[in-house]
Amino acid sequence: MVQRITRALVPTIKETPAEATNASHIMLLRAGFIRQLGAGIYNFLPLGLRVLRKIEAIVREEMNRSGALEVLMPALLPADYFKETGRWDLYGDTLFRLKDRKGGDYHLGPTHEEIITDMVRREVRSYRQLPLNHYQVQTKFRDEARPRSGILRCREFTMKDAYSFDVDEAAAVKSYETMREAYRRIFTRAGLTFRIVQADSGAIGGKTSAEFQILADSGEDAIVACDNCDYAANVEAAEVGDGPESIDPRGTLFSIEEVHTPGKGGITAVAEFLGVGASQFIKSLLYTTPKKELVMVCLRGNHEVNEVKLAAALGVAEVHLAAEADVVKATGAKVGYAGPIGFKGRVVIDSSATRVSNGVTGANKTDYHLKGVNFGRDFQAEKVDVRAASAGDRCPRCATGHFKAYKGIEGGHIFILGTHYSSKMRAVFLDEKGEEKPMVMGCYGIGVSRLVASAVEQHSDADGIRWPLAIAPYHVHLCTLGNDAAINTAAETLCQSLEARGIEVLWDDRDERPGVKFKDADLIGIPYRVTIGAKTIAQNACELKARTQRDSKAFELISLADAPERIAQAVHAAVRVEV
RNA sequence: CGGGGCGUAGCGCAGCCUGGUAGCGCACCUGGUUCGGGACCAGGGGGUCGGAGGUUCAAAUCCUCUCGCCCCGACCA
Repeated sequence: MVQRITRALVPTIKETPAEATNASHIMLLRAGFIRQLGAGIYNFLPLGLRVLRKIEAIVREEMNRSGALEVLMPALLPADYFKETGRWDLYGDTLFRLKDRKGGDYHLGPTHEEIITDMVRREVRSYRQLPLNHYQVQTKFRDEARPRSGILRCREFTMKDAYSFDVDEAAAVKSYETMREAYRRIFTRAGLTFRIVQADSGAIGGKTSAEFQILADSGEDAIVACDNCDYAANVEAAEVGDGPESIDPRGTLFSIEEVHTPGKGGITAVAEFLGVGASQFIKSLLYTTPKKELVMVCLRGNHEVNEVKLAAALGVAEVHLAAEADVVKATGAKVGYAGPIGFKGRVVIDSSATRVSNGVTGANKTDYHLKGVNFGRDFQAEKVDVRAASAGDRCPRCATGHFKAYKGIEGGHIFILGTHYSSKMRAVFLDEKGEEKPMVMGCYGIGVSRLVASAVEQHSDADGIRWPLAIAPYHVHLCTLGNDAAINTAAETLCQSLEARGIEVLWDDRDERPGVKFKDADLIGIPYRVTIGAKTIAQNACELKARTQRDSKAFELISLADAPERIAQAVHAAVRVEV
């Protein structure tokens, strides 16, 4: 299939659009793949759509291979189903809501757990009908508080969502593992560098979930990965191994001593004032829960709280740092002097802070701290794991590794949901013994349109995009230089031969100067560029150059007779990805 | 939702402070010269200055309201 560029809307632009700040957004706009229609709403132009379709094709192939079967659910949804599970209220402003002419409540689908659960519960009665795994590739709508970064975070986007239904937890784990493998193949085939990381399941869903994080400095998610074993996690969910200071046995325990620390509210200031390290501090932070309970959280002075882990440890949906007035009221001191000793209320302590010996804490008295404080002897608290993981922390899984920090774009997320939706919606079946049981569900998402941008984040240089062959809009970018009849004839013949070999060609047949064509070819980023000009036609030849090759002179001169076979060979070799 | 910024030709911007009938570069059209890494010369077309209201003899410019977009943060199963 050959596409002449003069017959397609491929509006490349030289200048960087003002609104774009990250690489993928800039490149996709400049190369004419997408155009913005509104905040978080984009047109996909011909080249952009071809990339999207290529990724969809890989997704479908691998989902089908895994045994999942495609369905299609509506984007326009009656509110009943979300009302049934409570998400009509829980989803809040992120849900695009609308009314029909009769005043009935509707919304645009942000995700489809309820809808597929309804589809399945209507039809499935017996364990003999399970397991099931169905997926769709569909447009999703979420009224994001702040859409940003081009098509990385949109209000309307393409998502592949799959849902599995199993008879029990063990079977659900199998489905989950199958999806994990399918995802690994999808991301690998799409040419993406990624890590599978342990993730937070959020308020809804079970305990098991993993994110497929595409590594990119522009990513919004912070992840840590062990430099020795394969443990990796979103920092929101990362467990933390004990650091060296935590395994030191306690030495002599001193008695508590109150010290005057006038005007020294922060850890850094007090540490300097007392001449001790921040890790000797047991810092105390006050958090409020949705039920307005005030909880004191103690951890080492050099550690930070992971609020997601804290909320999970406290068994609440979310936590917020307490307001200054509440701190003053609860501790009787200005902010900066809170401590567990004498505090009346719930106190939790991060396990690494329990082994601080002769630590420093606030005295719950303005301008005073306590020295020689020891957990267990001087105060009690519930032990929890709430500290935020960071680079350099010891890996919780292996004995020797340490964390390295990365940034990632969440390209996929797989969950074992358990019976959360099936219980609420009575999606039940009869097992072998005739007992009624809720189905055990899993759900699996891939941000298909987000992968388009993610690929550009990973594959571009100063000149433009460098598409992995498997998802490139075309395999070959043909540049004819000059409007000579012999050149055009040779180009047409070559195009036909390539087409016969299954090679997709974008032919830049514009009447433009060579420089313009080469610049645009680099910008658009098709993996192979073939050039036919006066110089090459004189030798009955053309040039073949890979986009990954920076040196503009680094091309291969091939006779026109050999060209189709040689080019096809290069393309077919590159498209084969080991998975 | 809090903070900041920006809306002037298709794109990137100047003009606004200090009101006087809108300009530059790129792109586009015509002719010519060019032609292997974003050419040059000459001529030309295109703008209700985001919208509404107000002040004024006069508003892109000053005032009020409003809509949109971007960035930081909060948020984002």
